[in-house]
Amino acid sequence: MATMKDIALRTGVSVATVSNVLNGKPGAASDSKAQEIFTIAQELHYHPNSFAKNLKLRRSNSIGIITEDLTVFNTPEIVDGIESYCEEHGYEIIVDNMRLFKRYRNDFTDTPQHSRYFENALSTLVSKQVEGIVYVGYHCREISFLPTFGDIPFVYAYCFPKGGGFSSVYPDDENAGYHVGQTLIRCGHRKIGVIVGPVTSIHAQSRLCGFQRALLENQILYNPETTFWGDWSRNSSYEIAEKLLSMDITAIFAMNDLMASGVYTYCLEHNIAVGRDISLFGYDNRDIVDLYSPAISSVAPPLHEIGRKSAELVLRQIQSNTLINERFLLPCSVHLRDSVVRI
Amino acid sequence: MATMKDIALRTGVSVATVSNVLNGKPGAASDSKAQEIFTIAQELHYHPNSFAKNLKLRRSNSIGIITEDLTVFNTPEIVDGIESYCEEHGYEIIVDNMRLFKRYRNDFTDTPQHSRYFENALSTLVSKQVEGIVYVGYHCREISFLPTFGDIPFVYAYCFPKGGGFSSVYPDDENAGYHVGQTLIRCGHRKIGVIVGPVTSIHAQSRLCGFQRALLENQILYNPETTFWGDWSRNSSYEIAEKLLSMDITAIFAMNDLMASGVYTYCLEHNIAVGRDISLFGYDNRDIVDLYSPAISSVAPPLHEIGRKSAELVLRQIQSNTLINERFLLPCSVHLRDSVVRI
DNA sequence: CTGAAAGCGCTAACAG
DNA sequence: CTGTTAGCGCTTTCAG
Repeated sequence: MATMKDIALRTGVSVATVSNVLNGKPGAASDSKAQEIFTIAQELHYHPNSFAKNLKLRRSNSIGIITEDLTVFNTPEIVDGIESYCEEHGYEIIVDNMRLFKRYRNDFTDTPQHSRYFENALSTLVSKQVEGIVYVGYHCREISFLPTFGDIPFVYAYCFPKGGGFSSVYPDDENAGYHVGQTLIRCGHRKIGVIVGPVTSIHAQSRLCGFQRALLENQILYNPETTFWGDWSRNSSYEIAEKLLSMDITAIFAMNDLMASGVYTYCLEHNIAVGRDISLFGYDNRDIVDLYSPAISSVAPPLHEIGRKSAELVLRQIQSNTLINERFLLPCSVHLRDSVVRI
Repeated sequence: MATMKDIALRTGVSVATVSNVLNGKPGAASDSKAQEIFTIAQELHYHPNSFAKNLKLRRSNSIGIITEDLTVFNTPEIVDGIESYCEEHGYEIIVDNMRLFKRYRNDFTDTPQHSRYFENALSTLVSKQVEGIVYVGYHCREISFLPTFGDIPFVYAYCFPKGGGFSSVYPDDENAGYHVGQTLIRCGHRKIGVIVGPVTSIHAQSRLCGFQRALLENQILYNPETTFWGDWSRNSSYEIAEKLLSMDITAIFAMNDLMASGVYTYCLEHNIAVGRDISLFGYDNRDIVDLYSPAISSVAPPLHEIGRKSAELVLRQIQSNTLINERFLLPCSVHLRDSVVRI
């Protein structure tokens, strides 16, 4: 690796001059000398040593991202959002992927045993002198992994911290549930079956809550009998579909696309036309919504925006040199497709 | 940020001793002194400054990853593979995501204009003193982004370099196509419709080639009339399905799952039972294969393994201090599901 | 067992 | 316009 010293030697100037020229300081050297320095730098494939530079400057111009698992569908999009915001603001990102899902599948309730991955990630990033950190969860839940020292901006994306001592950014599930309710009601539906997620899920609870609010506002009584608790899986909703479709309902709101697809499959197998005999809403707006015809209506969580907002929060804390502790609920977008009919 | 100097001051020893103790050098200090040093380090939330450390040691123990786009479905899994291998071998990874797909959608033929993202990524990583680099493409094609200096191990994952001057690792499409052919033939199929990708795709060409080989080996004549060139999209295959299904065939091999789903949709709408009236094979083994009932048979490219192999290649080059230039074709796995019937 | 000293590659005064 | 100097935080002889 060529260094400034090499360039200085070759051009007969001091490292200081090389540094000044390469960093574009005006009037650091005569035009011809400057030109020569650039040429030699090129020739030698000079690349500044970021370790030396950052050490000297005592700042990294970077923020860290701790992901629970990069291979879970929501995570790359959130990271992308963080990245796009940082790029616009001259910051770099350093990703530390804990690979929790890969290692433990869904079984990683935040036990001390698992938390060493968090501690490692945190140490690594702090050692790399990141000026702030975004923690990207793979689903909305309370995270007990907390930074062990309080002096670095820390933001939770798509999840929230236990105790609430830090900022967090996540989708506004309640309002999304409300909008799904409103949309279905506006299409004339009054008797709507619901396939919720597990009772333990705040996601699911919030969506249900918003959905009930929409019913109430329209003087429609919520019917617990047509509400079933699934486990996010296709299988669970397939079974529930059988029960629901024997009841007196005109629409089904399944709280993720996977469960919506389970309903869809049931309908296909029983000659029930989705988008005619029954209306269907999913959630997450994953690529699978387009795989059926008619396509499944769904709710898109603002993943990219969650990333951007988290980054904004971190950078704001860095720039203002104050810690912020707020929760941000970002609006989801409702995508109405032909799986829903007006009746 | 606390430094070793702070710890030295507080414990009344020199930085050298602190360094030795913290790095576990045997006999660097008396037990009691060492204990004290650890305690104070803890108290001060000491984290080694990686810039200083790496600068001094003149190595980073890390490899870089340049991704074309982290949000494209194959990429996180490949990155995960690289990461898992590196973790096992004490190396860190630094990801630089060019966000090409985000910026340009599919329109990023490697023009000079786009190549500045590559140059940037390369510079950034080299500045960060990575000891090797993996380039992760988002689909198999010839990449004209080449490192501008030849002294760093560079491996192309899920793509291959123009001119072939560097190692690459990608799925063995030809053999996968062959196995799909074999599998269908073994199930008694003789007249098999094919929905290829675009003629320009090496992916598609290789798969077709392997498929034809399987036919030949079984003395079955390949029928170009039942072969159609799609564009990877659902729409294209939906239209092709109409033509194919009016022909005398018993099975369809669509060269990605998306196109298989287009066929599936056509079948559903026309009361043709997949897995009974017609057999169906897809490719990629994405999560969508399970969304239909019966599920779509498909071919899984070895994404994780491609990542691991690429990492292995880079680390081997680093350790041996020699550049390797080989191509590795990794076997895909064929997943036979109920979309295929034995006839 | 402990410390002094040198230096990794770079930047930022400051002096000439 | 150009160079000298000091020092960022750390590791590593080498000497005591």
